[in-house]
Amino acid sequence: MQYKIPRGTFDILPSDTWRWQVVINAYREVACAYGYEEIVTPIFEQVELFERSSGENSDIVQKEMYRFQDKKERWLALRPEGTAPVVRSYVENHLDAQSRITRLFYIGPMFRYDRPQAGRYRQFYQYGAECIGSHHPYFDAEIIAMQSTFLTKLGLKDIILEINSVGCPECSKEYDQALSKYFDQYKDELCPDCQNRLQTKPRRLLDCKVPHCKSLAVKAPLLTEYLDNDCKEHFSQVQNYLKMMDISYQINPRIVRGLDYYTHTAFEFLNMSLGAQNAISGGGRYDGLISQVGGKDIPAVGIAGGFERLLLSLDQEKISLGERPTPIAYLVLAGEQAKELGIKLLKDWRQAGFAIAHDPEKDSFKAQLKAADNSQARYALIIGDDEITQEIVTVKDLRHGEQKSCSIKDVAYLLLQGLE
RNA sequence: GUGGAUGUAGUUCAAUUGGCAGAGCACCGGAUUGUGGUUCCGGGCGUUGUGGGUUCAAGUCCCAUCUUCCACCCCA
Repeated sequence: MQYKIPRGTFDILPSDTWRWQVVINAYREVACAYGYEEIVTPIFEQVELFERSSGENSDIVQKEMYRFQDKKERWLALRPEGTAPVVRSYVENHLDAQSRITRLFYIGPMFRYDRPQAGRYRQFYQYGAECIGSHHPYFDAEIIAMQSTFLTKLGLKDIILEINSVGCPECSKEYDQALSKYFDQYKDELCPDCQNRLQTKPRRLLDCKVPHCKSLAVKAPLLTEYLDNDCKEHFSQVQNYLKMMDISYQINPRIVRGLDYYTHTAFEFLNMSLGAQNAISGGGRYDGLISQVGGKDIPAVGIAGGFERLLLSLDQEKISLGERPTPIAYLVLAGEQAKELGIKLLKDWRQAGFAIAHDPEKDSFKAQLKAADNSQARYALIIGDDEITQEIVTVKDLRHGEQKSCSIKDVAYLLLQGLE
């Protein structure tokens, strides 16, 4: 029986893991610079947490969540997103009592049952950040700035930032009614999907891709016209801060968030060269969420992004992340005595932190050097009868071929300094 | 969930109207038993994704199924 990886999942192989490390480390660094600290939460949570936060009618909850019952028949779900668990932990551990503003970030796998496609998987890896504790527009801008710094640091250029305000629940409600009213007059012209959306989420009509729906959407009322004064003021303040930070953006009144908990600012970072799955990160403010899941009435703003699409973008823009790490040296052993001493030295060197490759199954000198070449090691450390009698090691630079004798205790020094 | 493509050696790809399943790269071994990268020589019985069917004969035709990809949908 040949076992196969489950649909929509993928292995990250050694040829690629280092690239993931680079990107993940870069994110940790940027988050740290902005004062965010890492939080790790479980991969599964109570189903209700997601139902309550994302919204019972959201697609995520309705059809994409992996649910299961444990032996005590508790309903659990593999987390489909990261914000709800972080907020749950924040409330449960009373993090609000420790400081007024709590800055958190996370990295880890998320799960959604969806039809796989490039840049879309059933188990995918997300990073995200949440700034909890203030309604101040500065924090909206800060979290956007952090993402911008991250993408810039990786070297991505083909990125667009789109922002919008989805208002507070009050103006939001008013707007939805206006929108329904507008589209209702064209009810029969809408595509089946949109007829559905008209009932459940009128805002989704705004980004339908069917040409006729699109043309109807052009004249639809915009949320910006329905924002109350506070919401308008907040949105313009966010923009001011973005300008102060020299971050360019476009306002896209059609940005809609898929999850119910968003209020005020909503934004997306897009890479236009990516095809349909082109949103590499997105987020927004969620002032009502914390109280919704049982905490105090504390405002917050957050962002989440996917590593798969990020790596696709890097490929697309041909941005190198460096090179796959290779051993610094390969140990070549000839003769019984050398083998005995060599194995001991190998362990010592490795213990000292040097990445040294060796293969005891390669017998001939030639095969060992060939393996050394193949391993991409910088040096070959050669020990044979000659070296044993003189108590030395021959160090050969595999790039140029020059070699040098050196006493056993100086090998480590030579590996650090080079042959010169 | 909907529509359309795809699947042959580790990998990239070949295989005329159905007629013995092949090549480049990679990999392994060798070319006077302590010197690799170049060169030369040698090395592949692969459940042609899987299961059925048609046929004397199926990688090739038919059906089913799975995977991946593209778009929709959704989302980060």
